[in-house]
Amino acid sequence: MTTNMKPQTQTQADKQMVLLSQYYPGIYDQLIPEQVEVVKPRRRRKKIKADASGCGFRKRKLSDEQVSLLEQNFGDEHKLESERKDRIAAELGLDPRQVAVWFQNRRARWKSKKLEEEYSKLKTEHDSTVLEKCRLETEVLKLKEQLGEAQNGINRLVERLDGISSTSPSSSFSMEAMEPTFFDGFGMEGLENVFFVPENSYINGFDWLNNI
DNA sequence: ACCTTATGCCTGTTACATCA
DNA sequence: TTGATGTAACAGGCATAAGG
Repeated sequence: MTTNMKPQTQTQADKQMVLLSQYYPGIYDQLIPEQVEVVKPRRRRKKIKADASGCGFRKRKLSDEQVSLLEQNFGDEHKLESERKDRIAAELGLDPRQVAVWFQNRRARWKSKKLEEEYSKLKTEHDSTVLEKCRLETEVLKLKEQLGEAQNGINRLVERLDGISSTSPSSSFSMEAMEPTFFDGFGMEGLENVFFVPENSYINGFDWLNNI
């Protein structure tokens, strides 16, 4: 529907133009089409420049007082019912259409700002999550390193115990046999109960470490 | 049920005002 | 003077309700 204008839209546009021409005589008059065009490309507004007398300079900026009251009403409710629109328009000496346009633009600005804030919030959350992920990855690497050292220590002990057991058949080895402070040397205090390894599989019990 | 009309909202655009 | 920015006004599309 880019080339055919709806009849009702045309009528509305004309009505608006007539209305505006009443509010700003000499400015919009020239824009009122003499005949209704059925087929039209997207209309471009004509540039309106001030002439020597200053006429043709359309009033655009709303006063601070008008904006203040509009903001106050917008704060109460973003939507605008017909009655409220008329009331505000009468109160501010504006055309209801102007009030409707102001609310539309204000909603658009509000939405845009809200999206910006949401983006900012999500970005902050994302950044801190990435930071936390890096921290955790570093911690995992450190723990892997510590576990590797622990495994080496155990292997050395096992080798020593194997040497002893070959001369003394009755001796055996189990995790319980370790001193409670065994892990302390590897900075793994409190992990004794975390890593359960069956007694009879202690030699290959750390294979799972490779899968971390 | 379907079509027309009116109305309101949304998104994107245009043009003017203002300021650095 | 000029480019950037803010904003009033607009265009066109869509949704919905009311009436014929």
